[in-house]
Amino acid sequence: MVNARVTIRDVAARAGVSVATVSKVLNDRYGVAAATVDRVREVIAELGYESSLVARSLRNHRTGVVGVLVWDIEPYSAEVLKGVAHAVRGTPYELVVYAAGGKGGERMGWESRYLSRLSGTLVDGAVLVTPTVQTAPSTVPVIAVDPHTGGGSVPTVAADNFHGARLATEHLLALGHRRIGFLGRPPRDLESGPQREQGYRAALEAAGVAFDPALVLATGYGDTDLQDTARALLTLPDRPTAIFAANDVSAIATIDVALTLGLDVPAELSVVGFDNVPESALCRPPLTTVEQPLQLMGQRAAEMLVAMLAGDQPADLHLHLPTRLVVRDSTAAPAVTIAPA
Amino acid sequence: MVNARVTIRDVAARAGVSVATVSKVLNDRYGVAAATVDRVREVIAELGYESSLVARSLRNHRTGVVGVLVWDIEPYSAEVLKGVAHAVRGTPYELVVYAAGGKGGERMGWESRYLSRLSGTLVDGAVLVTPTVQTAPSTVPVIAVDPHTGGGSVPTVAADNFHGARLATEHLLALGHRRIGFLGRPPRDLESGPQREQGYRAALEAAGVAFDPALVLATGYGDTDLQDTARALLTLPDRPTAIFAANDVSAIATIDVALTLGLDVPAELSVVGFDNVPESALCRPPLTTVEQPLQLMGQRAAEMLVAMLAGDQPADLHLHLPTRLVVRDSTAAPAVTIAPA
DNA sequence: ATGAAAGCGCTAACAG
DNA sequence: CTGTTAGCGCTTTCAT
Repeated sequence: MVNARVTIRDVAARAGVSVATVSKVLNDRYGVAAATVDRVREVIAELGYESSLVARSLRNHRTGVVGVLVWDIEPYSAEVLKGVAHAVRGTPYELVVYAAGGKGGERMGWESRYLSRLSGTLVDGAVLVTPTVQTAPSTVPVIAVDPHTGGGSVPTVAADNFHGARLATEHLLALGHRRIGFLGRPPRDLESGPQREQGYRAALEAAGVAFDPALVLATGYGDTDLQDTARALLTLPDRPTAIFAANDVSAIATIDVALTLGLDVPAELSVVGFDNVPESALCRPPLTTVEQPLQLMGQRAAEMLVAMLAGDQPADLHLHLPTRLVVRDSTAAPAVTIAPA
Repeated sequence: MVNARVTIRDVAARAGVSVATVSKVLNDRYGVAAATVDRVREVIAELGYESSLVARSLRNHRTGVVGVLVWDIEPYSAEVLKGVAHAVRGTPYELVVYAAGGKGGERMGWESRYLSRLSGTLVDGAVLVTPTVQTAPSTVPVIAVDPHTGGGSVPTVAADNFHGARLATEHLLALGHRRIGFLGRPPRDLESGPQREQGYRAALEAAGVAFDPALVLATGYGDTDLQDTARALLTLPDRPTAIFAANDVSAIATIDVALTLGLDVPAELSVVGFDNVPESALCRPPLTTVEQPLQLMGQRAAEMLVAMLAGDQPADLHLHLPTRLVVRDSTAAPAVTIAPA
């Protein structure tokens, strides 16, 4: 802990001037004699003084810092962070990431509470990377990335879930699959869930394939939940020959279960997952995925934020970024024996 | 921007009490009538008040926040961040990542300046993920991850560069290579550079292979630098049959150049890289790498920091974490025709 | 049980 | 040119 922080007062005392004068030197305000400036600068160097960001923020209501609020730093948010950092790099802003890490209490709305703790005094605006944006309009500009709800009045950036899901389903249809299962997320969860299901249904409809509600199942997040749901789908009397999972983790669980059941992937079952993290590219039977542009989402969000800080209103309040289908070894044409009558 | 921040004074006024009383309620201090507590709580909820982290920090000199200072958020630091976040998750601390993003000025020592700006008032301690730790002893506990210099008195966490390099070189030797080039980094750069070279030399020596200075070249970071250096190595009269690059980017550049020169990898040239980012696992001819435990480094650093905040002195001031050789398709036994006499 | 007042480190009027 | 003064939002004695 050494000796306490060097403050502006220490500098002032040592230089034999008032704190006000030191402050002026610090901020390059004019109205200070050159000789004084020099002396103060010397003392600053000598003492290794640095102004406290916190004290300064408390006074100035601008901070020159953009914030990112994340629930935690894990593969998903880390990708978004990279994009945000990239966008911020070219601006005069600095970046602060605030990770609550579960300390926000479990109840929803932690992000607006935290936002309020930071805004005005630590950050000039913020990117929210947090599922549950239930935001009371904030006192600072805010952009939400991939929010739960449509995000009301808060500008958002998200992946084009509908189109991505459609792409995935079309791919399976093009391979000849007709009974395609949809493994969804818990109801009333992220907005992206229903969007993905709709993309799936739209593709079926466009191809003239009847929608079979029996082939649509939602799963919880627990490991056993995933497994059970996947198993339910695969042990159906007239089981699907392909499964589109709205989530890469469930896609991987599906493959696991399929192998357990003695089904070969992709020979007897094709699987596509909507990806959430780039790591899904590394899983064992390489998984065909719909890639979300995570970094780009962060980047665009930060760009919008910086523009808002400059006074611009974003043209599109809700940006949807294109997704891409990456075909890997978990999909193939269906085995003839399994095709329905 | 809506209406300005709700402050403790707004709450006090609305509840008809003094700010002092509100503060007491906020901090669960005793000495407030139950009825008053309730009323204040109601107003707080009604107004959606949240105390300002900044103002609070300015008063209390503890903040309950650990900081991570990074130069920028890119693949390398992002991995470390994941590890830090993981370690912090189980503690009462919250996490703030501060990314200077080039705004610190180019001169060395930016991190100590920033540290000083934050410490005592925004974070209780910090993990430094920044090459140039040239730290004047800080006023708060600090841990450096993979620092430039040995890190003097600052506790550090780093990969075991020496052993990793030795592993890589031994792998090449075991395949039968005898002329193994070493592609290093700029001199006087990261501490890890020389360590890796020493691991390389140690392996050669242990195998009784003479060290040939002509096979050791350092490169700058520019793209052309990399290419030129790799080419220099590969066009040597008696060229090496294998190259160990102290850095994954140079390893990839080496493969590029080799292909350009019409050399088949790995049939005619084996390449191993010391990895810096997990993405290197994805490059085209899959690269054999020495993996750094980036996440683990972050995790251990955070654990040490939290322990220090609790008053413990770390047992090991300089932690070296084991590295792992991951063999992929860029290495093979040397073609007989190339083996030296 | 409550509030007035001082002060954390800093900046921005305004006087001198 | 320089110093005095008054806060920013909050916590904490110390009176009342």
